[in-house]
Amino acid sequence: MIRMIRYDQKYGTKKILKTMVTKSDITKRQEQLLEELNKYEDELSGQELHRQLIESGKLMGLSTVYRNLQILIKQGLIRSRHLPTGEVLYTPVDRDFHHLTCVQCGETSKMEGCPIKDIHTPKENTRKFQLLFHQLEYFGLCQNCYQAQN
Amino acid sequence: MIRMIRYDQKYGTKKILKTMVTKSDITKRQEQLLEELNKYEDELSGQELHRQLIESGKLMGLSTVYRNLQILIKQGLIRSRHLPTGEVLYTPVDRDFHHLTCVQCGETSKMEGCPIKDIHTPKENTRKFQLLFHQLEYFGLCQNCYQAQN
DNA sequence: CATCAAAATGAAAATGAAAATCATTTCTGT
DNA sequence: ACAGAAATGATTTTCATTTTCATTTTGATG
Repeated sequence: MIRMIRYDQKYGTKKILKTMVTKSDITKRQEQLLEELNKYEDELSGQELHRQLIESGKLMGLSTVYRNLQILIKQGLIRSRHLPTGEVLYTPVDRDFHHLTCVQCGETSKMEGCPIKDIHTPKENTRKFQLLFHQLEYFGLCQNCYQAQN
Repeated sequence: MIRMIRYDQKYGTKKILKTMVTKSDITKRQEQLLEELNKYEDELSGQELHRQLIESGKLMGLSTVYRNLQILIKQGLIRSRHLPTGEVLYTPVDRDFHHLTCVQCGETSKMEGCPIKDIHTPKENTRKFQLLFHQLEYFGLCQNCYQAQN
């Protein structure tokens, strides 16, 4: 569609202004955030991301970082997960890995690939749900902690 | 094994004191927490749990609630998950359900059963990892939010 | 039963990431 | 250039969770 759209990100509403050239739904800030996240192999927390952006010369306030991370999640471009400590880490959605997390020491190790890639959400649910991404996490004891406990 | 063990929960170390009758690894407080969590079909946050315990006449300080929730997780008896808001919810591990969470409004709906029940952790990983539980979460847009956006 | 040390508790204070506020700046279309 | 809308960011606020530490409880031993 070739339309001029005003997109109210706060409320998620759209208003068609004119039929013209399509504009990307992504703003400059959001592009910078994505770009920065893509630079690192690991996930970044909001705070880390903010720090890195500044070091890269992309000046941006902390509130802007958090605000736009939320928008990117809602657009299905990034995903987040919580460490046992409560920290939230962000990654581009297209990265295909999940985690093993030790409930004792909190250490997280990456698992390449996704064991449920081919499994679909139960149909009854998908009918009513526009799937953006999923998250799988295994919790247990890492070797160190398991040994320390016995 | 029939032993008298002193278990330092803080550091996870054990000391054999005497060979006698085995004691359950679970304390009275921990039993109360589990009991209370089992009373509700839904998951509870730390705060909610604390409130409910008091209403049930099981007086307990907030710090004790949090402390023992952590211990129960480490013992593999309960599991926790984070809502997009950051709240942490706790459930007994044996409950077999996962979630669909809307990234727009944050609403969470339960999915009975687990799509990955029969899939195992990749062998390379399990070798070094004592699996306690896993968590699977789908994120996307619920019907309401999906419609509101279009 | 008395004693002693280790562990557990809870009231209160501290923490810190994320959210909210709001004055200011930037955009967009006319 | 102008006007209204949206976005920004410095700052403040929030609030669940953690930490601290003095007190209580527990459990083994003589």
